[in-house]
Parts: sequence; C-alpha cells; structure tokens
Amino acid sequence: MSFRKVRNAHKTENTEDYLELIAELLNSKGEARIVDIANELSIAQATANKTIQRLHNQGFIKKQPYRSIFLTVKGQQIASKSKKRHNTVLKFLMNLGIDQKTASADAEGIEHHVSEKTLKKMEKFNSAKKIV
Amino acid sequence: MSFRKVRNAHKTENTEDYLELIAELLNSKGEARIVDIANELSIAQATANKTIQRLHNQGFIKKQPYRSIFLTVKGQQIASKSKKRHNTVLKFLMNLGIDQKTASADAEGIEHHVSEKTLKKMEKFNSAKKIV
DNA sequence: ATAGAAATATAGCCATAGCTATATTAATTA
DNA sequence: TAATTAATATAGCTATGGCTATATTTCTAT
Repeated sequence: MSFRKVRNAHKTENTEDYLELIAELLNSKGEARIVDIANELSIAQATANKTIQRLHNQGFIKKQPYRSIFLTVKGQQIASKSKKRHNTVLKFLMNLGIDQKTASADAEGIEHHVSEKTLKKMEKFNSAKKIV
Repeated sequence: MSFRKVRNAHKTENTEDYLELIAELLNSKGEARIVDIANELSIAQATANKTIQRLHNQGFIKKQPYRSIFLTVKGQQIASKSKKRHNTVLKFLMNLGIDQKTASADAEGIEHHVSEKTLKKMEKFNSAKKIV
C-alpha cells in the first residue's frame, strides 16, 4: 500500500483548491477577495485569511495588507494545472453517466488523487466519448 | 463548488485507512500490532499509537494496554465498507487500462471521494468489462 | 468629511497528524 | 531466571485547518 502518496497529496490539496478558486475569481469578477473565498469554501473569513497568509509566505500569492489577492507565476502554474485536471475528471465522470451535480462534487475530491497515467486514460475515454 | 464534502471526507479518510488496514492484518497475520501498522503506513510508531488511541476513544477499536488491536462491530462495518469501495475503484481503474501499481496508488486516494452513485457506475462498468 | 458598514487582520482556542526522545512493559534468548 | 531486545506508551514539539471574538483598516453613503 502506498499511503505516503495520499498524505503528500493532502498537503497540496488545500493549496490547489485555493489557487484554482482564486484564478476563477480573478477571471470572473476581476478580483479575488478573502470574503469571496470564505463564502465559496463555506469557511470563516479568519480561516481563509490564515490560509492566504500561508500561501503568501510560500510564494503562491501576491498581496498588500487589506487588499485583494493575485497569483504569482508559481501560483498561476498550479492553478491552471489543477483546473485542467479538474475538468478532465469532471468530464470523465459525466461521460460515465453521472449527473452534473454528483460528478461535480466527486471531481472536487478525486482530482487531487489522479496520477498522470490515469489522467491520460480519462482523456482518452473522454475523446472516445463512449458511454457505458 | 462543494468543498465541504471533501473536507468532511478528509476527517474520516485516515480512520478508514487504519480500519481497513487493521482488518487486513487481522485477516492475514491473525493480529494487528502498532509496529505493523506503522510499517505499512510508513509512519513513526508514536504516530500510529496516537491515532490508535483516538480510534479507541471513538469506539472503533478494542484493545488492552501493550496488547494488539481488534475491531469493534462499528469498526468492522467501516472496514468492510471501505474494502469493498477500494476494490471497486481498483478494478475500475484496471479495467480502464491502468497498470496494477498505478491503479493501486490512485485507488488509495480516490476511494474516499467516490459517492454511492459513482460507485454504482463503476461497478456497472466493471461487470461490463469494457476496455476502452 | 465623517459615521457606519464591510472587509481584513490578529489573538487565542481546539483537533489532527506528523516527528524525536524517552520511559515502561512484554517477549526472547542466553 | 536474568538480561537484552522489541513493542508500546508518553511527553513535548511543529504545522495545518477549523472556530469565535475583537481590533484595525478601507469603503460607502449620508
């Protein structure tokens, strides 16, 4: 059993979710605020703030005190990679015949645990569009 | 986005891994020891011990100090459910054409995030045995 | 321009999971 | 049986993510 990989995935999971969400907010609303992040994730603002501080310390985020949030190049790279992976998993689940809502919820959890190899197979399946 | 579900899954994830592993050890070796658990999970014995204490407090495990570990009925139920889910995901990934090693690693992470609906679809896919 | 509202930040708490070091108990073997 | 080894337990540390309460700053509207 290879549980180490899973635990390592966990460390980056929250980071990926935040960066993906920030990228989305920047894209749709033009800015990413702590308030929006907290709402989207259904957590307290203080919790969002704390995580944002961590992401800032780790160089994924650019921000000034009391101002909204931007992604560094490093942050953007992870965000786009995560988004791509998310879409692949979501489409895959829907092609499998799962309804949008369930597929969306499951994809959220699954996306962080899918290897490159598996992702490739899912893409292949998606382009073949074989519904079983 | 439904991140709350993912976070709730995380809380039970480690619990499920432990209970599944303990059931396996009981089955294969006849007993489950902290040493074995720590080795299997590649963590320190002190860490395994601490989690085992938590599982004991939460009523998933029966044990006496300095003795090996057993599952309560509650623990057994979760273990067998987890095992079933794990096998379904593993078979599914392999039917998708993913090699045993990769499938095994991915299943470890994915199994905790698969809803009942998705699990059903995977089972259906598995019994159809359609390799794409 | 300033008062009140909204957003951000900080402090301090809890639980979990990880670690090393050390103590205690059980098992083995000389 | 006694000494050594192995296993378990405990103490104390770190980091993460969750919370509420409160302070501070910025925004908005009168």
